[in-house]
Amino acid sequence: MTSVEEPARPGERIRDAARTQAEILDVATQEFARAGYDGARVDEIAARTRTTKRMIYYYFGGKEQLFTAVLERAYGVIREAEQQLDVDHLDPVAAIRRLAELTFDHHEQHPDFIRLVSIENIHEAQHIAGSEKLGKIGSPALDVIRRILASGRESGLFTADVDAVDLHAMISSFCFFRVSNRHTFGALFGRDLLDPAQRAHYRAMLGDMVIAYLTAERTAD
Amino acid sequence: MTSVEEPARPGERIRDAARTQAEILDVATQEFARAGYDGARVDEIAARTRTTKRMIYYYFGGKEQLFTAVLERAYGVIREAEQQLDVDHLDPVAAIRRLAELTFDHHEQHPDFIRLVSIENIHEAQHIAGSEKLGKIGSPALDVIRRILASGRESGLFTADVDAVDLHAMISSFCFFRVSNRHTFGALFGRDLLDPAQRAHYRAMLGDMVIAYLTAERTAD
DNA sequence: TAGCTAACGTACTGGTTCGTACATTAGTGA
DNA sequence: TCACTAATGTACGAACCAGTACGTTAGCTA
Repeated sequence: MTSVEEPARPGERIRDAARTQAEILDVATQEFARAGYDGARVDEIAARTRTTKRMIYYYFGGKEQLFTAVLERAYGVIREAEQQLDVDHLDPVAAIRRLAELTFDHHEQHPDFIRLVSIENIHEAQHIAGSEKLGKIGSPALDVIRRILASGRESGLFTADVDAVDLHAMISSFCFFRVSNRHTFGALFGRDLLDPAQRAHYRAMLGDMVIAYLTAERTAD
Repeated sequence: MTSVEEPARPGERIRDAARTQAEILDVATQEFARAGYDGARVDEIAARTRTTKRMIYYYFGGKEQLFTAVLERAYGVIREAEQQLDVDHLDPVAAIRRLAELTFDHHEQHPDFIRLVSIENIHEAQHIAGSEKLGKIGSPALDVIRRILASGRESGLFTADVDAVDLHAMISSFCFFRVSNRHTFGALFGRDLLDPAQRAHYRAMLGDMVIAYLTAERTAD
């Protein structure tokens, strides 16, 4: 998620609008993910940037719009990752398992994104609703799921009546919960869902669950 | 979750410590669930109570402790509901399905609780960690799952190596996600996971998924 | 019924925090 | 090279908000 790594080399030009904006977004992402929308401090974001608070308002207008911009970029990263999905060469069962594993990996690798989405849900997705970009972002993963499901149905491997959005919800719920509820789950049940030693176990469990669901004979709906 | 409904009948006695505390907890639950920890306003909680802000500090000490008290009571409600679980008379498959459905129903009926848990996760479960009550609350549901799994294993219906906590995580993740991520999911995919018309569909889907997982032949671990 | 204490109310404060008015400089195009 | 604008910095204000000092009263008990 980090877009700015270059140290400010002294001789270099000082004014760089694009870099300043990217740096603000980087720090804002961390700060909002850390503390939530209301817990985040604009002054804190500014302090951890090479620029000042004035620039945040200059480029983004305000805290609310900054949070929306953070969300837009975070969802953009997801969409890009999903566009890299390439499972069409696999048979349907392997393809679905692979897709589930990539979702699993991606959620694990982007805990800040998970936190931002949780925070946005607390605010009833009002920033997404107010964003032009996010309204029509779509989901490449959904198209992939549709293709796999269709081919799995054709070959008679999968149950016929499974919907792509539903399957996406099923996969996401497990991957999301594992990260989002890590702390309360760990405190209450004494088990760290992100324990590296358990990672392969949960990754296989997710795949097994999805495949079992898709290949089981269904009772009457 | 609401403990106080009686309108303040004018002739009645004015001082009632227990009622005042319960009323503060009721309103605080709503306010914290509405706006998150940092978004919640102590003044707002006081205003929507028949008492004043002074009483919040008198009884609870501060905003942080009030939130902890809210969490303690909310988890207490869950625990009580779980203690009512009675599925031992069912065969293992029906029992697991019933347990999943009851979890599904309970999550749907307590969106405020889901929001509080999401909020607590943003704060890395620090209030649970600091609470004597919540540390050792346990989970009656886990014992039920353990019993069902054991009997299902004995009769050869279930896969042998499934852990109770893992199964609880699987069921909870779907039920929790459906409520916690309703807004972002709806905004991005145009589907309301809480649409009453879809309720039976998702309820059955959860049961089918869990049963399929438990009764499928497992690939090598 | 006197007095004692738990329960409650009012009014305020000190620090915090979003946002902005005003000043300044870098870089660019004529 | 000169002026113009995008980009940046400083200092401040006004509102908000958690928490408290101080005062009051209800209801119980001796």
